[in-house]
Amino acid sequence: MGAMGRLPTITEQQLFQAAESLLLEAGYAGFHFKALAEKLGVARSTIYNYYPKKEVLITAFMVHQLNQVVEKMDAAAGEEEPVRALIQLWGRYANMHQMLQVMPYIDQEASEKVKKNMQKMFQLLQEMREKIMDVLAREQKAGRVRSDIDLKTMTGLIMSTVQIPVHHQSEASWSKEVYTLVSDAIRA
Amino acid sequence: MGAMGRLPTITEQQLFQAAESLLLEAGYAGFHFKALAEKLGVARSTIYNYYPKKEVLITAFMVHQLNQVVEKMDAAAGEEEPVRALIQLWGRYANMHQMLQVMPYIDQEASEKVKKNMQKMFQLLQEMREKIMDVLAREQKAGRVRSDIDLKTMTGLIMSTVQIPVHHQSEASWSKEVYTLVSDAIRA
Amino acid sequence: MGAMGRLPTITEQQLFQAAESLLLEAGYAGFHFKALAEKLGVARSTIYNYYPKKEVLITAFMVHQLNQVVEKMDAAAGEEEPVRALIQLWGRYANMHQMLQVMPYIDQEASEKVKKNMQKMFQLLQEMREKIMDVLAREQKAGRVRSDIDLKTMTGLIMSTVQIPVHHQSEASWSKEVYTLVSDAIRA
Amino acid sequence: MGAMGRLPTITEQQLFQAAESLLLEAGYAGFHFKALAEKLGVARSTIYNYYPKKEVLITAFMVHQLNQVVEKMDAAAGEEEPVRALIQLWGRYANMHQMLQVMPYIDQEASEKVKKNMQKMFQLLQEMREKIMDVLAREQKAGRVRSDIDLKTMTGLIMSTVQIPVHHQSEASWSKEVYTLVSDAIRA
DNA sequence: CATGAATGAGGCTTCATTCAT
DNA sequence: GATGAATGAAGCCTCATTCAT
Repeated sequence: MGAMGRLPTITEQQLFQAAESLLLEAGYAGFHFKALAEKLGVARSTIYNYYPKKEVLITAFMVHQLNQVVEKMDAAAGEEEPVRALIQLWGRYANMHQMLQVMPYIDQEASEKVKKNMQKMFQLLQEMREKIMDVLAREQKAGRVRSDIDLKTMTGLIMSTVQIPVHHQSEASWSKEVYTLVSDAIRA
Repeated sequence: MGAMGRLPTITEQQLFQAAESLLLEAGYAGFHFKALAEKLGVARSTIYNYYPKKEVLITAFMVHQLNQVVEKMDAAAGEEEPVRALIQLWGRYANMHQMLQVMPYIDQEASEKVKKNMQKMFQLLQEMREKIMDVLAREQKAGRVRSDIDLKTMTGLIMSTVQIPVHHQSEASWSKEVYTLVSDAIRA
Repeated sequence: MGAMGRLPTITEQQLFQAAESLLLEAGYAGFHFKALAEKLGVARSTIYNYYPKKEVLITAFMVHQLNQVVEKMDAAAGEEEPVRALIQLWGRYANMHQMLQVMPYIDQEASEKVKKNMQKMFQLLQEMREKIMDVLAREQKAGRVRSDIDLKTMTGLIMSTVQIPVHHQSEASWSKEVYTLVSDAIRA
Repeated sequence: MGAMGRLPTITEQQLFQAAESLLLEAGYAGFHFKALAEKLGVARSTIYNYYPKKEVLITAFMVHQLNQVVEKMDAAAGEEEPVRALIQLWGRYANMHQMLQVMPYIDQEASEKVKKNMQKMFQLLQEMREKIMDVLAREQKAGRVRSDIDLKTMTGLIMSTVQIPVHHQSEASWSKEVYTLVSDAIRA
């Protein structure tokens, strides 16, 4: 009654994909291995063969996501109009920010590995922030960005725009409008 | 016409205050009546005499908070420089936004009361959004706010600034700088 | 907001009446002082001024009920056709039997008083049984009741008829038909 | 195609058996998974792997029991002296009736499954009643059962005899005596 | 490895009962 | 006495995690 062989080896790909959609659907509180296993079509205990602890899985997944974004930021920072490129990037990763919200709820003490992953995450976030700040500093030096406001505040503004809801318009027009606003805000 | 039963040991004030700090410390996942009771120095079951369900308490508390903010927004909207006043308000209620993040995790089906509270919250949030939009529209008509950008996007920008971290500076300088940026962004 | 004086002194009458209806509605499992207090329109704690324990109240009430029935049985036993009279009595006290069902669930150890009440109940039930048996014995001696069957079994039959549902007919026709059956069953 | 996970330590048989004895000992009010688990020598939570709610287990068990009885009734109804056979059946399932007493205390709203099980139970009880009525009707047509009494009342009498206590005698003599009484009651 | 079963820890709730006014 | 508030004990239930196959 039901499948009985055990072919369905799962890949990290599938795991992370399932984790993402579950995290977005249910948030941290609703993120259970039970639901995850169902999404993947495997037994709950199978997941333990890959990740020994819920927190390890979640944080590993987040590190993975952040890594991806940071990589793309490097490309964006090198473009002609880096601020525009960054905001476009934000439009594409709107979910990510939502996911990061769960960070404060994760029990760091769950295991060594968790602690390491969390540190890595903070480091990556810091890196993101710095990349933005670097871009702004560069643009400031070139006279294209104002100097009367703390760089940190402007960085905060840019990072916060990720929160502006996308859904009343297309992603493209969202980033176009938001960029217009931001560039006027920070222009020298 | 005097008191007749035992005198209450905790006030709703205290309850809401404890709820707020717990919610901020621990997030929704870590919000237990157990922890709350400890914070208040009463038995867990005592809280059930006031609120029959965790969700009811949390949502009631949030409605309370939102109500307060909405009230203050009315005053802010009537001031000389309403946008500045609004952003100052944001600075003072930075926590609130963080609290609202937990909304998606609340089980609406927990009870009728919860559903009602949630509806009230959505309504209040909508009201907030509209108050901002009204201010912007008024300023636009007076020629002080640009017309080439969707009002909704600008509203989104203002609401999102609540996310810009306050803690690397004083609240006053935070709101001053943020206001400078925002006003340059939306100026006609 | 709500009555505030404390006039509503309650009588044992009212208490027992409320207890009966609650017991029938909700059974022992659903018999809570909370519900009882609501029925009576007093505070929960008020009941404790009369009965110090749930079990004491329930058992006291049952003793009261049983006493009433036993009294009426004496009258019935003295009538022309005592078996018919008894069965008519049964029809009128159909509820009582339902109430007795809860006896096994009562925690005898709850208090001394409870133990005493329970003993009294058993004694009264025994008395009932004996009264029926006496009647049957008397009738047997008079040649109106068969002697090939153990008196206890016939007594059991009569006591069990209380279970035959009344609601598909009137109480009067119920007792008439049941009496016909019983009298044919036990006739000499 | 062999077993793959751990082998179950308890069978449904054992579960139902334990449930029965607990239900009889403690009644509905005293029926806890805690006590049940102790009886079975497993952890409380283990039972939740089989039945997600107390009410589901109890009702599932009762359906099971009723099914068994109904099946046996078919055999009994086909015998030479069906009424005698039925009453013998009663003797063997004396407990069942006691168990059915708890029905009114079950919270139907506990879950969909509970509701379904309850409906099934009512249906089975109805079926039982009808099988008896059919037998009586058949016997009536054959002139062996009286026609001056409503079939329903006689059916009620037979069903109620289950209440006559067995313990002052052997089961065999119980059913013999009871049958004598009943057959005389209903004889044409 | 994959699985299904078992478990323990921890949070949720509901009363009976006690307190203080 | 009557009350409303506070409490503790007890049962419910849900996972994350571990075990045995």
